[in-house]
Amino acid sequence: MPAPPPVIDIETSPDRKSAILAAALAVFSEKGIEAATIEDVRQRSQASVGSIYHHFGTKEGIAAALFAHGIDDYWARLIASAAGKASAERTIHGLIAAHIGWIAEKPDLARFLFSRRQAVGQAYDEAIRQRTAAHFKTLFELLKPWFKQGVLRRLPAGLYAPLLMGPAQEYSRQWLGGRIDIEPRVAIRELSQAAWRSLAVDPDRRD
Amino acid sequence: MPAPPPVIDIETSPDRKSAILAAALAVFSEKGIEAATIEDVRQRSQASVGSIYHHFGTKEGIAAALFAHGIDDYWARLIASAAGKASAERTIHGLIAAHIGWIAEKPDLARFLFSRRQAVGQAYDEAIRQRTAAHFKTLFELLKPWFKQGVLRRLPAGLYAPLLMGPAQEYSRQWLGGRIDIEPRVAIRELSQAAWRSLAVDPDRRD
Amino acid sequence: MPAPPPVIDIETSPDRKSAILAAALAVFSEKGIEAATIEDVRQRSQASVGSIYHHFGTKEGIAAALFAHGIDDYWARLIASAAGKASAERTIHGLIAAHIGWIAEKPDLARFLFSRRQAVGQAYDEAIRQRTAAHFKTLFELLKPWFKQGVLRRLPAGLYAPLLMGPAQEYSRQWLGGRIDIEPRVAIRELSQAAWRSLAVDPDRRD
Amino acid sequence: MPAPPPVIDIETSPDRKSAILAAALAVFSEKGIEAATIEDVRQRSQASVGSIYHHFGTKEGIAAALFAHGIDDYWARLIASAAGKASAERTIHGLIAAHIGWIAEKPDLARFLFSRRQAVGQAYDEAIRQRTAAHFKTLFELLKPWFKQGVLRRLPAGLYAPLLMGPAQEYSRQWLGGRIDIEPRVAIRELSQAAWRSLAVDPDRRD
DNA sequence: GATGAATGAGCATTCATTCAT
DNA sequence: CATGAATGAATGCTCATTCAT
Repeated sequence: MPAPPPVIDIETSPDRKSAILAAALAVFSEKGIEAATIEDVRQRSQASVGSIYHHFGTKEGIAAALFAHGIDDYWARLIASAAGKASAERTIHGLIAAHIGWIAEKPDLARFLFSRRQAVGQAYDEAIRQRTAAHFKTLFELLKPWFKQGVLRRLPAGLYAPLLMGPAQEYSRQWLGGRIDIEPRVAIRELSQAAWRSLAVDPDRRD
Repeated sequence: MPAPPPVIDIETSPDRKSAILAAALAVFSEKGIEAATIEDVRQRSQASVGSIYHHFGTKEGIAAALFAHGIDDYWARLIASAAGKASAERTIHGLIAAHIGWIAEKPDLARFLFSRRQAVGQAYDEAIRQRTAAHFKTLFELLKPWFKQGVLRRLPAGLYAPLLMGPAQEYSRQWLGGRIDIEPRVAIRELSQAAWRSLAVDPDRRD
Repeated sequence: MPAPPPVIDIETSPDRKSAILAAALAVFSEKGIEAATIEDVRQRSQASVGSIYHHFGTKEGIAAALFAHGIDDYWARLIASAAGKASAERTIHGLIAAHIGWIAEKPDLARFLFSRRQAVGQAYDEAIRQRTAAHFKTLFELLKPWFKQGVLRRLPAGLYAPLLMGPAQEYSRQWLGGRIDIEPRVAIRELSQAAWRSLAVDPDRRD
Repeated sequence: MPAPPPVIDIETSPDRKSAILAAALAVFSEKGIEAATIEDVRQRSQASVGSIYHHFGTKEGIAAALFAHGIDDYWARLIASAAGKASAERTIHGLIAAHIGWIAEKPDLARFLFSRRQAVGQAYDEAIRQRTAAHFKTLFELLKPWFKQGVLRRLPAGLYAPLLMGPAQEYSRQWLGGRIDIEPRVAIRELSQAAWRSLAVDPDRRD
């Protein structure tokens, strides 16, 4: 007769830490970091205050952990979708689709990530900026060939991000705030076409 | 014998109220609405707590006053710059220029306006949304002729704002946060060209 | 007909601030600064937390205010009792009497003053040390003539305080802690005689 | 065949307990008992929280153990130095020398011992008092002969401790706090002479 | 004996807001 | 209108202690 399967305490074991993170994400997304209280997180996560502080040290610490995870997750998606495309147009389309798709899939994380950074604490700010810069550079490398081939326009470097992602970003903010009713699927189509038109040297040539 | 001219208390009167608003704007812009305290405003404005409450009732009240003023000021500029242009391209250029120009001129107000609305209080939120919508509609009327003439592309209505202003908005956020070093003048040129390309039916035709 | 005497609001007016100080003194003396809570002070003083913080800023701030007052009060008494005595012996007697007398009269303040300074906060520490040093110097000036006349022994400067006040201090600590039952009056007599014997060049010569 | 020698885990065993005590002493001496945290002790001792509690039960328990050890060590030194001296003067000198010498040798323990007892917990207080009283009585027995012989003055019993040890105690407090720069060696000489003068019936007679 | 995650009561402090003068 | 003392609910965080492994 086989031993009974070990009783798994689904309440506590499988990661207090991530339960806290999940709860914090929900709460932060709902009310904003500053307005969210540790008590909110505690109730939602079923953890004790002490436990929360044991793992994260500060409210800011929770936010920072969430931020790091969110940034990496978001950029991994962006970069994956841009890599290995056969044409510049498809690459651009992939980026817009990845951005909007990611936001639609993980609205809480998106809301948290794209709201205020001020509240995460300036200490973490620099780290975040560097992380973002590194990710952006990786992405930029993927686009480089198309610049060299004269398919994409040359612009002051700092303007690529606004041009490429600005519309999608603006759409996303409105969509996350419930202030727009256009479906992600539609937005992706239109916005990536527009991005292509504004970035391509010759938008009508498709190779 | 004529009544003596009213004694004007140059110290307090000439504008306690606007002194408070100015102080609040500075503080809100620096630390965000939530993190800013009435005490901060008091120190900067040289007014007393009581006086602040006399004029604005609540912290939210100050923010709301500032918001209303900011929105109207911003949109007035946008609409003025869009009105009476001879061509669609110039209209679009005017809008981008107005947006970026305004932000460069009033960075504090811009920072305040374009950060979180969450914190102003949901009560005011609806009012703000309606105000914005009304302004936007006015602007849209100005563009209508170009749509009818087939100069500008037809898109789902909700996407015009992201397409038109998204890049400028994204640029502005970065510029306000000191995360980009491209000059407003340059940004205006490039971004308005890009906006034109993405919105015009035939970007190369200029009339 | 004389104006009616102003109504004195004995509850609030006559000095919230000193009510708080008095309460804090009692509480600090009873449980020590660290163990005492703001809540204790609040209950005893009938003030609100906010009011306490409005006046003192920090728990440490209350302790510092109390400390400054205590030190000055104590030293004023010491110096007054040492001034203008006709002989060295009487001067010394006056000092011991003043020390023990003060402690017997204001045991709470004494307990507070002579317990731990660590807890007042290192920021204030230096200020306290300087204040004490200044007072001590004043006192020392009063004793100078007797040194010059060869009535009092010459010793390394730092040892006068221990020799003069050490026994009284030790007695006081025990008395304040309820660990000794000898009356202040008796202690003063014996300890000042002993101090005289240990400091006088010729204890039997009285002039 | 003899049992193999027990494996001694030189890392942990040989004295977790005393490592904890040593760490606690350092920490208590530095910040005071109340301000010191178990976490401080844990870091310094390289032990785990659980281990600390396993050995001492409570924070108070650590303090009590340290206290008991300190008191016994201190008094053993005092009594050893007072025993078997040939004259009253030498006995008194021995006591002062022992007190100051001990403090100079074990400043941490001294700081801990002579600071606040309040914080050790009233439960232990009585025990400590009794222990001290017993030690003091032992010491007193050693001095008795000199009282009977009329070499030392008769005083109210409670005043012997202040007179004998008060100056040394005061000196010690200042020395431990870094507030005096006179060397222990010098202090011993001067303070024991003074003690002799204040306690001897005829200070000039030396036998 | 050792470990460290978990607990939760307790605390100092902040801050929007009120109100008597 | 102005002033600033007073209020007290709310919050982030600490820390001694417990306990399953």
